[in-house]
Amino acid sequence: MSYKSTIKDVAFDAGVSIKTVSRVINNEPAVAKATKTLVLKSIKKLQFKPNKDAQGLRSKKSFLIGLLYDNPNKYYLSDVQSGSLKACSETNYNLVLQECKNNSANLITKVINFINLANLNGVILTPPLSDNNKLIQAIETLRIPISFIAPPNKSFEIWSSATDSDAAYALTNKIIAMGHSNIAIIKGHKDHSASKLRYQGFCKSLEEHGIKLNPTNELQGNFSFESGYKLADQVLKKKNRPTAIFCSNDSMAAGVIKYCYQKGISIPDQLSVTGFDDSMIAQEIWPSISTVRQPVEKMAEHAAKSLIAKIGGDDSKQNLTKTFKSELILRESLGKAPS
Amino acid sequence: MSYKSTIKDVAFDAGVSIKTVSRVINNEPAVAKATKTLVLKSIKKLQFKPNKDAQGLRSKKSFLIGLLYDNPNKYYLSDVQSGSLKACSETNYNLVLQECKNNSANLITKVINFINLANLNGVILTPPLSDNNKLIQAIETLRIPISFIAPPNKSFEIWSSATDSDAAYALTNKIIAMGHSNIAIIKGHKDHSASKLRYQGFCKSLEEHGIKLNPTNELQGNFSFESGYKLADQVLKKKNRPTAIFCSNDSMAAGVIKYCYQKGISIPDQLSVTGFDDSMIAQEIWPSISTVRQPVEKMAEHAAKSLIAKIGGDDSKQNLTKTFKSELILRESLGKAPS
DNA sequence: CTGAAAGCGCTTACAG
DNA sequence: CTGAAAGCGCTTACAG
Repeated sequence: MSYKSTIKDVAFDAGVSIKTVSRVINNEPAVAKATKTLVLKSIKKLQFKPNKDAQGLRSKKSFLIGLLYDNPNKYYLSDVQSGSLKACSETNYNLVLQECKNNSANLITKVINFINLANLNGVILTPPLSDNNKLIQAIETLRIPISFIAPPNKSFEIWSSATDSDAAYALTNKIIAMGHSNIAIIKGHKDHSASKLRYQGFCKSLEEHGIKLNPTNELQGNFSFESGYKLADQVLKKKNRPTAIFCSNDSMAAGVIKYCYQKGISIPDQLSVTGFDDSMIAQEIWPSISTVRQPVEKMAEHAAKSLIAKIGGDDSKQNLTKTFKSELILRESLGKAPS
Repeated sequence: MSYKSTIKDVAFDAGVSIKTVSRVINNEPAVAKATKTLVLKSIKKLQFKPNKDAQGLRSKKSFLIGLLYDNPNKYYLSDVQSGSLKACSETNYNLVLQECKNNSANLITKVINFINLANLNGVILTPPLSDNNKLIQAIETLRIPISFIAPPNKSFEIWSSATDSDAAYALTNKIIAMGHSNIAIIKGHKDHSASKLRYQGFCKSLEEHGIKLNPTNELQGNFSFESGYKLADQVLKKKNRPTAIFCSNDSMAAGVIKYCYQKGISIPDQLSVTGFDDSMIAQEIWPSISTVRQPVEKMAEHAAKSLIAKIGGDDSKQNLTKTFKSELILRESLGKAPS
């Protein structure tokens, strides 16, 4: 590897002290303009990059933020990552990953150890970890900022949120507009706050249209393909079976679709199905799934950016909380109610 | 945050010098057993974790390895990550991610800058980056080890490889055993060496069975759903259309399946389709796709483990190269040839 | 088998 | 607006 220049080299080249170079690196105000220009020139000339370990050792900062997740959906994760990475690449910070099992007994120990060992300066929490109060409290004792990818919560300082309830409401309105009134819902995993919000939006739409939700049309899924398949079997065997099923994510919708193929139920002619998340399968399956797309990558970018701003103490220009609008994606799986 | 103990605290508690503690931390051999026990006890008692920045600053190591990828497939990426993370979590190392565009003009500059800035001690390269010779050469000038997730290559010291050719061969044998002889292939993205290997395995099987590949049955895809759909249109419109299509990945197989639905071609009765990768869609689509599963997570774990061993100079006990067997997954999309 | 000293490349705390 | 000194928590290089 080519020789790496240090702060000393720059100081010598610019004819100033290392402290002045340090001031320039850290954008401290008390530097004469001419001096700054001089130093900047030397930095460029010598291709100087501050050594992070040295900076970290002295200043107690690691310039590392953690992304904690319980692999909810690989597409979701990938988008969260891309967004976080994008925010990091504009700064000095790096992203470190940790997969966690939300329900494992040693979750908290493991997370705390990880944060301490890697000396993380802040963490991003994704669902369902962002709904796990015990975990949150444990991390808070470490006195590092937490950025939540989660519904708005006024007891949190930093969050990036989607509009799950509103989107579910809008999608359900669409279903009803197609003439459906006997509508079932397959709810999402109980540990995810998004499940509840999607359910609420769904119910709100029904209520406003004067449609009563039949209790046998309310099904508890867990976001898995298998749960969608199994619950389809349960609800479609009923005498007065629904003409539309609102699935709380795309995998469960895919499960319903598979069941229908096997039983010869034609989609959307005999049954309409909707999903949520706009994961890849929603596009690649046939019939393609009507669903909701959330700007996950943008949300994650905001989450990382806010976290870094907070760590740097420079959070004046950055809104630490933001809600991101969702988009309805209408595809083949939603059609008119059979007459 | 609770007080963090340092090497000094441990030394004082154990009644030895900090150098001896350092020896214990780093598993250096020249320590008396009794001393070691004593120190280990103090370490545990004080919950001492060595400060990485200090270690890094002095030893010039960052304990950071990079995972470079050109988001080929989100599922693939997620598995690679999980495996790498697993290997890291057993060590002092952390994983840092970087998404790269294999075809972007400034790829090399970007990667080199990233490695230097983050002070990475080694990198893992995934396809198609692991097939990009210019990039590889540029990284080599940095004198850090590279771990390849790629086909065996004797000019590389560290690699983790799948058996793309063998698996494609076995899958094609299976197709032929079902009575097919008019078989088309949709090839993968040209920049991926796996595409060529899968094609080779396919051809080898055909040859051994005395089947000649009709040139119009050889189609150039790019791993995308859209390319599968488009090429299905091209090849299935032919007069003497194939009874089976070997798709070089699952997304392209999904594209073929969608086309068939729309044209009323029944799978597998009128057409058999196979995929590659066993991505989630292979399971969740209907008909589910016969495909090849590669132990991507295990491969990535090996890749990271080998890289870390190499960095630590302790690569004696670790095989730096390994080939991982694939598994045939037979599902609904492959059936007997129509008579 | 063990330790005292020096120093990695920065930032902190202080002085002027 | 600028700098000299000290020190972060380790490992290196050396000595015994």
